[in-house]
Amino acid sequence: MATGRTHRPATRSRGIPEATVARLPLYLRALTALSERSVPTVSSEELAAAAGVNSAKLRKDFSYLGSYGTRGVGYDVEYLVYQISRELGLTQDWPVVIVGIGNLGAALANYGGFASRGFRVAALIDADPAMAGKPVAGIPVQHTDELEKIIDDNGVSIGVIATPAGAAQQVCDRLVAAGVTSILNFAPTVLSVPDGVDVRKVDLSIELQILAFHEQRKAGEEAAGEPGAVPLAPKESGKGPDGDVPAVMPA
Amino acid sequence: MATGRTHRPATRSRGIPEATVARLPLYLRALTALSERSVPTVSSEELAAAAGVNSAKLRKDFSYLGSYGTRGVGYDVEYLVYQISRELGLTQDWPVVIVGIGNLGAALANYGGFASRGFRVAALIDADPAMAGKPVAGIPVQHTDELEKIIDDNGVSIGVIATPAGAAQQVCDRLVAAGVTSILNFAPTVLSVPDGVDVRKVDLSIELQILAFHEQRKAGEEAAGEPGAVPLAPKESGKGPDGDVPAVMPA
DNA sequence: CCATCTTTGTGCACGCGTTCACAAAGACAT
DNA sequence: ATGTCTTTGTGAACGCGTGCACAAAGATGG
Repeated sequence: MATGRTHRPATRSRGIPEATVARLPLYLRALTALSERSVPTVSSEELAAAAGVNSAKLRKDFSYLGSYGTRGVGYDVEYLVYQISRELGLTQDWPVVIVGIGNLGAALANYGGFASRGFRVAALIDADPAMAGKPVAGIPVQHTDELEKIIDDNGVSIGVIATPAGAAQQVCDRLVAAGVTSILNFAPTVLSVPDGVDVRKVDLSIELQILAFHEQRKAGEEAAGEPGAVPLAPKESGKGPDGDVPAVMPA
Repeated sequence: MATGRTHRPATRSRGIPEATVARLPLYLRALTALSERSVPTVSSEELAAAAGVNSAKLRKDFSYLGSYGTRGVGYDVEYLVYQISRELGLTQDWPVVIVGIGNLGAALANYGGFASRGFRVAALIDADPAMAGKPVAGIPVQHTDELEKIIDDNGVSIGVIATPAGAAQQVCDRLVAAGVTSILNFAPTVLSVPDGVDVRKVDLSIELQILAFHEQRKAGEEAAGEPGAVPLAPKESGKGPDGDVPAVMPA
């Protein structure tokens, strides 16, 4: 079992709180939409509504970046787009590799949201020799054997894992060994990585389970789960719907 | 523009903190794996390691569910699997519809993690008439016109939106009107929904942007973004890598 | 039945994130 | 210039989540 660092102290990078960083892409998206409509300025109130957050939170978030607004007027859309892009590092080009070109991998390869924000799919990699050479989203799939070379040649530092759970850790290890320092993991596994490597995990099943939890709550305790299963079953009570919290987390 | 409730007070459902709910699926996965290996009991330490969390946190999380452990021994795997499943509402069957059968929708339809946890893909829906009848993952795609009927006939309360951004709000409105009260949104849009409807958002592009932020940080301020773009540029300083926080959020 | 050893369950303190509420800053009209 | 009006930027309070550290609970062996 490959044991390694997994937790993260959630150290604040620079002065920008992590929670803020996680919202910046949200603001950026809203701002980009405004920019395309040639809207010159927005108030924190308007932008907050568009991004689906509280305006006070938005202002505080922006305050971490600097004083980019004009009192009595609002924020200059173009300027803010640039500032946030720069802060997020989107003014540069990020070559990305996607490993595991199954349904999900193919979907990711075809996903338009990447290219539009400075991400470039440098290569698609799959362990199935039959896939090799076959173009997906206009990019020929390469075999896993080439992984290290691809990473090296393209200076890839961000890898996306869309393999089955069983292969994920192994792929992860190879990516890291080859120099990748950021991983977006779609496989339902906890990845162990050395310090200095960031892992973000997206788990579809988990998201649904969280929804199910709230759904069950909303349905009330009418039929409170089918009985006659396991004995013992202390505690049971209360109610009250709603509530939400993320399920995508570090490491 | 369909305006509606978007925020959520993050009210604590019952006594279980949202952060805990978000981790339960994680524990469940680890426990299921142990169960398959016929491991009878686990200590909080072992399970925490398997789930990638702190053992104290895990114990506190479980304490919200009840006192299901035995001091000096640990937790009974089977029993805990059942308790968590029940708490998450996975002991019942959740019919789910997926709207938008593009690459991503197809990937979701094929995703095995659903069926294994009480979720059943009741129908696949797409706006393209050419898709109608075509089987994806063994399920024939149905046209959007049938949406309301499908929701109603199958008693669907959870919907997955995998359409392009432009269609998302419209689809969302129809799902909600038809009776869906939980939505998993993959479209890069902020959805407006009435009170009582839960929305969880998964945004691939956002995840990558957050990684890019940290990556940029790790790369140091060597080449601190290409200059010569926008004027003005107050503040600039510090450094320090690492840090992580989720980007999947309510509404 | 008692001693010892393991592991849970939790009281407590700390820090991050959110929100309120308002003073400061600037635009704009007169 | 001066006053009014709008909107930002932030100080401060609060609440949630995390992690420490330990007492209580039970298993196990003699």
